[in-house]
Amino acid sequence: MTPTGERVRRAALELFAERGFHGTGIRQLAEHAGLSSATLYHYMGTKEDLLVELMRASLERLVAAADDVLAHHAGATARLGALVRLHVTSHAERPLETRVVDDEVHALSPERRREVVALRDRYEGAWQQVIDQGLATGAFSVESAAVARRALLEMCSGVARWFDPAGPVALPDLADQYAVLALRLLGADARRVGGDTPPPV
Amino acid sequence: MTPTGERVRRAALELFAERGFHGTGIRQLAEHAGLSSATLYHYMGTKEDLLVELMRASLERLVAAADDVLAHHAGATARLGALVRLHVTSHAERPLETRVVDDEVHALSPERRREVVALRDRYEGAWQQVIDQGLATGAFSVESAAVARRALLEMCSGVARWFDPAGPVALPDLADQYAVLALRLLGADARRVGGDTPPPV
Amino acid sequence: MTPTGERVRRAALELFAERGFHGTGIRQLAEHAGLSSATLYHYMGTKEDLLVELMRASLERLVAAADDVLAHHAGATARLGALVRLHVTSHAERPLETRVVDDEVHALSPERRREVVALRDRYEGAWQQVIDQGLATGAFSVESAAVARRALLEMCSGVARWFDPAGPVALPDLADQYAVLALRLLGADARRVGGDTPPPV
Amino acid sequence: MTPTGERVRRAALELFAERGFHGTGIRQLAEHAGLSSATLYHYMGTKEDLLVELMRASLERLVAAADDVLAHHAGATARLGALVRLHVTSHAERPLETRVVDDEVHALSPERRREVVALRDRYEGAWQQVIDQGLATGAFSVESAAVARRALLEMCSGVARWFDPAGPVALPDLADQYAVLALRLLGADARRVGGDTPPPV
DNA sequence: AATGAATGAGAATTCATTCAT
DNA sequence: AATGAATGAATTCTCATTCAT
Repeated sequence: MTPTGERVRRAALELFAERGFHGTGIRQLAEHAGLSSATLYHYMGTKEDLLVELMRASLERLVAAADDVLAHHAGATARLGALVRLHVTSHAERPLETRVVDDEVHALSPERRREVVALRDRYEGAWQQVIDQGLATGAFSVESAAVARRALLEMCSGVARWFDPAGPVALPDLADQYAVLALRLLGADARRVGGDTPPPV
Repeated sequence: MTPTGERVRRAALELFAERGFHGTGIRQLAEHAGLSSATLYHYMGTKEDLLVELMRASLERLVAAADDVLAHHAGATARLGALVRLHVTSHAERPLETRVVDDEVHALSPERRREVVALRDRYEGAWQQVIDQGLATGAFSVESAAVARRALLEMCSGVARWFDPAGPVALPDLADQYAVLALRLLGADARRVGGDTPPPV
Repeated sequence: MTPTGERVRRAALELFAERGFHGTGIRQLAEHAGLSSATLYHYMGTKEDLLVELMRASLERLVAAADDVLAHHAGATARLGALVRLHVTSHAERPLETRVVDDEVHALSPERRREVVALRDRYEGAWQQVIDQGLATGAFSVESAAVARRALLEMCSGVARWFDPAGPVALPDLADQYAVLALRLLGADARRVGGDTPPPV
Repeated sequence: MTPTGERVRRAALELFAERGFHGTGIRQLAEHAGLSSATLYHYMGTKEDLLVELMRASLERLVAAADDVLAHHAGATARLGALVRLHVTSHAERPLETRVVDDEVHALSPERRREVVALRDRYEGAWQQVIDQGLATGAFSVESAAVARRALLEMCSGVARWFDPAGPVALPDLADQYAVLALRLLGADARRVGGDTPPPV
């Protein structure tokens, strides 16, 4: 990716996140990137192509990281805690791209949407799998795994809307807090975040 | 409100929720309402006026209901459970208007946004107040009340995005499940939803 | 003319004079008259009909007054002075309708324009006739009667653009001043305003 | 200024002068300029911007020329004659732009109007100054300098409405005639156009 | 690599006018 | 006499995109 191409993507990220895809014009994009609108088309396909690229990049990173979590942790509690930390950290550190992914799916044409939703489903599948595992082992206890998954994801994604790195809560702390909240929500013993082994008697 | 005016608002609700404010054109709106685009303007001010009306109506209803909850329940646990049931039920029963309120604030001009955000803040203030109460009485235990409030609201709002009244979970059940999840998240003893009195020894 | 009809014409006069015919909307007209735009059409034909009525009324009054001047004065100097006083007084007392007549002819369709221009030409014909008379008798001396006529009319019409009845100059004084200016311009002896008889030796 | 930009301004001049600002649509403008209405916006800001540009260009030229007159002539009679010739010549040679300046000020928004009126006032200030000078030296004699200034300007501006370069009167002749009329109107000895020195006894 | 020029389609909104009540 | 409802056509202006240079 050329530096200019990177600038274009950065500008798109900022504007799509702030005003939405339909609320952002090509000319605003060009101005924000410091280019003419014609030059913009050297570095992108259509406006929708650009959106898809941003979403795909963000989701692919997330999917890979989730796979990594599964590869490096075994127990449901540890895995879930790691997933929460990953998700919260991602959304706090990259609020622009996560908001675009979370909020602009409706702007995609059906074909493109399918592609993006498939990626998102892969990512959420990891969560589902861990929750199912925890329920099977008795580590978690919730009525509906699907409801819990959705509740957890929405709750953690919200961080992208308000986290302020200059604010009172440091990001690692926040990620830990969310891990505790999540495990409580799942009916897990939050003290046993490190693994699924029983607590000392 | 005339029946035609009602039709206009209904059409706006459906399209704004599905495609977003900027993704919805006046002509689509008119067609969806079964009117010419000129006639539309008999029943609304600007497109933004229409959006604000929808948002205000939804938020005012929610604020009034939250005030009602506070008026009819005393303990933090009971209040929190009632707020969760209110929020979840509202979002499940009126997914269109709640999604518009939750997703389209960014489309408002600064002046209009202030007005809407003030209403939303009033509503969220009720949640904050109840969480603070629970922390003071020892009914809840979380590190940060603000983090918990945000986590809870995001988690409950998500219902508007996926709840299907024809699906496997009945709405009252769902509301109960969410109340349990919420109280767990807050570190409350979820069995004691009815009050803040200590459990039997 | 009904009182309401009069109100409509008054409103049209004020708005056409201030914003011009094309700059005035039917709805503004209705609001200014205190009626609904549909009711307006009870008291008028089309918007252009309304404009033509206003113009015709104004011009017919002026034409009649000019005929009257010719009927009651004989000498070119007396007649010219009287025409100037008539024109200046009309434009100062009825600035709205005179400005509409002077400025909005271009807004008329060709057919309507012919009608209005014919009236205006009749009025200006009186001026032309008097100037010709003065040149024939030697009372006036200008190179071109047509140039003088135009210069005089433009000069006197301007009064409608700035005369303030509450200002420092009283209208009769102003009319006299203009008569003096006009006769000077025509090379007449302005002291002999009362008639064409030679001054006392 | 690009040639196309020049074409746009020319088209605007012709249509604004003929039909007025509000009577001229963007599409008519585009068609008249031989462009699509979207392309038009490559060469202008808003329609009002275009109007202001035309007015400003015209008035700035006139102001500069008036300053030049004052710089090159000393006596009130000579100056006034030169101002009249300048004004008449300008209005005869550039009837479109002068009519737009004279007739469309009312179409400007308050802010833009202030700017244009300030320029116009500067120009008229030159006339006022010369008339005051002539009154002070005794070269002119009128009751009110302000009335005379207005009468003169209106009278001379009218030329833009009827002068025909193919007509019977040549422009230099016309300008001279107007200078004579103007000086007569001011009570000056029109034979002494060249200066303020007394005539030979 | 970069851009000024160009445009058909579409944006939101207002237009003058009609008509049933 | 009065008006709310209705609309096709028009308004000004912006859209995303292409292309010759």
